Amino acid sequence: MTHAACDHDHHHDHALDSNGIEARLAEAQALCLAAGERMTAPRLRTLELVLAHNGPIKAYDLIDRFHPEGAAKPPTVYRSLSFLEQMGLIHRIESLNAFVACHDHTESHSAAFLLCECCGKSEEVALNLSGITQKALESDFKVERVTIEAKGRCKACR
Amino acid sequence: MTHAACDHDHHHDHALDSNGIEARLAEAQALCLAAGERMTAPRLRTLELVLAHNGPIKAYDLIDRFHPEGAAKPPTVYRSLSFLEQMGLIHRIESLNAFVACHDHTESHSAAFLLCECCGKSEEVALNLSGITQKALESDFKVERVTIEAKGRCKACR
DNA sequence: TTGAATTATGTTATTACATAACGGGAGTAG
DNA sequence: CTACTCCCGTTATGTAATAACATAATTCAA
Ligand SMILES: [Zn+2]
Ligand SMILES: [Zn+2]
Ligand SMILES: [Zn+2]
Ligand SMILES: [Zn+2]
Repeated sequence: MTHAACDHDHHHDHALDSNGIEARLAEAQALCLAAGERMTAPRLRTLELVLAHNGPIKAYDLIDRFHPEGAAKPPTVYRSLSFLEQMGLIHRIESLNAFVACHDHTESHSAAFLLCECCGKSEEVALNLSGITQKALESDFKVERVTIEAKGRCKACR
Repeated sequence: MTHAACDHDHHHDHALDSNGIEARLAEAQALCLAAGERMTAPRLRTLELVLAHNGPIKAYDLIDRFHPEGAAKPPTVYRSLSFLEQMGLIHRIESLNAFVACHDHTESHSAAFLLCECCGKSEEVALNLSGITQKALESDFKVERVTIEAKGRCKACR
């Protein structure tokens, strides 16, 4: 956590331990198998790094951490990120240029995020989109995807 | 309109004419005066370019168009954009890395946008934020700003 | 009216974010 | 085996945004 617009500590953590990560990776592999998609080594590695990070992580941080000895090439990571996003395993946070693991294991969620500007953590919340879909209806606009991102301060950082 | 994921024309236009732009610029100047802020030449020029463009426009397009004879320096435009955004005269569209003039002349609006992926236009809609604020409340999260952007197809591009 | 403080701009350089293009390798269906 | 598709590694480039510092304009109080 290298954020800090504040002085307090940011150890109010909910990071996955390595067992938790392994479990999530196994789930992801199963999901890909079921979908007829290939969970390749770079994709798996990218997902592992996203899961290991406690909050939204930047593409170039993934690039830096990709290999134990040195950085990956950008396309390697960006391609993996695109794939993982299509598979619903991660989300892109538009207002941060960052990526976060999907923590909504239920079906058909419309990802919305509470983004703490103090500690950098994100919370994914399930939201019904009635407001925006109603407006879209009124405008005869066909919605494909909705981005909802709220910035502020989390409970621990209040 | 250089968008086009489609073949139809995109002349379903609502661009401001030069009188309309002049009027909006005058409003903006009055607003700054009232707020004790300075509407300087680069800020006015930046706003003029945003208003003249029918839809979200990229920062570097503004940079290219800034001077009749040649491009501006990036900080000139980015600083102006920051100012205009703070004044509520424009909005940044996070999912496009672009900027659009604020078309909501009423008070206290929570900007949400319908973004056509076909013709590139945007519609600003007023939205009540009950859904996300309710979720934030449940998480004891203090919301500062909310980004809501829906992508899809507008009526004319269906 | 002068001069210090503040605010805004000009300028150079750099950092951060993302994709195009191409050649090659691994899986797969016939 | 062969053709096909998908994915990967690599080089290079394109695009978006800011750091840092010097200069200029404005404000305001002495
Ligand atoms: Zn926090
Ligand atoms: Zn904090
Ligand atoms: Zn359209
Ligand atoms: Zn169209």
